Amino acid sequence: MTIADHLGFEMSPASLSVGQVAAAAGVTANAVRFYERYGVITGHRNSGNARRFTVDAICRIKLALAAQRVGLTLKESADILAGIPPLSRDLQQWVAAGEELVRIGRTRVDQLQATVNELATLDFLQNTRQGRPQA
Amino acid sequence: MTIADHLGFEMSPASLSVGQVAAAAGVTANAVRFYERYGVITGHRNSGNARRFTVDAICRIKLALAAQRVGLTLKESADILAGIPPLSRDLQQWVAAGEELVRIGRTRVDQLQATVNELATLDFLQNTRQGRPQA
DNA sequence: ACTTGAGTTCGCCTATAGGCGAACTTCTAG
DNA sequence: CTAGAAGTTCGCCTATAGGCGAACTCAAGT
Repeated sequence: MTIADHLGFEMSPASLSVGQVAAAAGVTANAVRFYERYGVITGHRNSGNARRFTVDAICRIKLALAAQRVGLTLKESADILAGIPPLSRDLQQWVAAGEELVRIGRTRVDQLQATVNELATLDFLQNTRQGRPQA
Repeated sequence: MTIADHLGFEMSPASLSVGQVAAAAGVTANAVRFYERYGVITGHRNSGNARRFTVDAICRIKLALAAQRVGLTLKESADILAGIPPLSRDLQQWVAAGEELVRIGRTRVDQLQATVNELATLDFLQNTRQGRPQA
């Protein structure tokens, strides 16, 4: 089973425009170009210099958006995505990336929880003593 | 009991310099001026145009830093702090602000947890179907 | 032929949270 | 008096994540 099958694609001939990718990923065309500049997605150009992407790009953007929600930057997402082969026939790599995201997310939750627990002591208001003031 | 007593201050005559506040709050003098511009703290000027703060400022900065750790912006901190009277004799207001922070933190934890749970389904990779591609 | 829509690049603008250097003033000490 | 430490304002720089308009190309439809 390919990732495309899994996602319900009728394998498109690797030629989605910026606008199509944008609409499918739920972002603006502007953002799509931005993502390309930052290496979240890669594409090629047609004869008229217009960007062309594969459905792969949509998945990558969605993964990056998901990553953003657990606090990753686009750069970090780009790094994770760099390890996933283009339009992989191997759904496992995408699932693995998703699971890494979940792991990271859980870690962030734990960290935030720890921070809150620490704050709950209100200690951050303490130890505010300092030297003699002056006129 | 005043907040100053609680925090162990020998009530200083309301005249800490930028540098003193910075050192006490664990930030740079630069940051202190920044916080003043953004209304996190307020101060007055001495005869030489130098900023003078009360110990109050240190508490406010510490609270803002704590707030940052649970995801609040400086503006949001400034808003919370705006509700606390200067060098209040009422420790309760500071404790209450701290508790509000903890509540907000817990909410953020819950939200993040929910996001992670949602991501765990890997659904964010689904529904990537879109219209017919073109050359 | 003309218009329209979608694409392109370029570069400036936003907000957030400061860092940093320049140039200048003020204060304090020796 | 003079040096140094610390203060001041101003403005540019950083990173992150884009928004937006200008000016232009390109392909398609009527």
